Amino acid sequence: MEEHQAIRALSALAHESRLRIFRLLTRHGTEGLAAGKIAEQLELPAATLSFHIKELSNAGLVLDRREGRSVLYSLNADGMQNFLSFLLDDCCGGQPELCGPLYQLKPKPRRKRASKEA
Amino acid sequence: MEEHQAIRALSALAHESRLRIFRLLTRHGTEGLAAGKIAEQLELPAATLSFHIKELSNAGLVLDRREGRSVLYSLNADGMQNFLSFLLDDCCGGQPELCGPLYQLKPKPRRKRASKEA
DNA sequence: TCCATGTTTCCATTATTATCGAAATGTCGA
DNA sequence: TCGACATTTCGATAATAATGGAAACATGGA
Repeated sequence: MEEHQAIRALSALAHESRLRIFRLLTRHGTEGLAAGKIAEQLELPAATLSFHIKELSNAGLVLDRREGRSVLYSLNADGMQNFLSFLLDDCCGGQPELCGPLYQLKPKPRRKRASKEA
Repeated sequence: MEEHQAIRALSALAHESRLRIFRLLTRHGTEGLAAGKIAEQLELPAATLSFHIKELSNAGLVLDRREGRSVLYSLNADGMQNFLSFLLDDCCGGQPELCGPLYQLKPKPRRKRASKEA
């Protein structure tokens, strides 16, 4: 994951509504949750929800799929791992003591996919 | 770490210059680096550097100390750990598979300090 | 085809954040 | 105390992000 994409992910999560969306999706696995349900639970107007979830989507943190009239959103495990790896590489690579108990797991090198990178 | 503080940390890192400051500090341990040196290395005007580094400081991610005429900045290990814990709690707590190899380390509960929480 | 339902796009408005020169503040040495 | 140096604050301006109603688009059922 390159810097630019990491910044998108950080920005995406750096907003109250979006962090809530993220946390909500965290509890709904690969099945995910319909846009309408998310909007309902978080009491957001449809247009606002749509705007924010697109932000998360562009950042590579959520996936969407249509199912009937609904669009279901779920977390993107690959995206999350890339993002977390990026952060941890910096912290634990440069100053392992920053990561405390997270230290042990950092030997894993950042993986590179064939071409999919946007 | 509560949501509000986590959002500050995410916002703080979600900016090209600030992410670079962070990464630079990562390579300078507890000794840290003077404001002027950071500005020089990143080619930022002093006022701009000062603005951004305050953002990181408010987010609890960096520490500052004066030494002679200089102000030295370094990463705040406590702040980083709280921040990373917050993120990992959500991901690995809700959907462990998101964290992949990071999974193992999550049994650790979020620690709570006596009163320092802002 | 027509309608109800679910979602997204458009777009105007408002709010927040970034930029950086100039002035102010703090520190040291002479 | 003065002057050089290091950094921060001020303040005006520019750039970017958020909000949400209304209109457009997509889907499925009758």
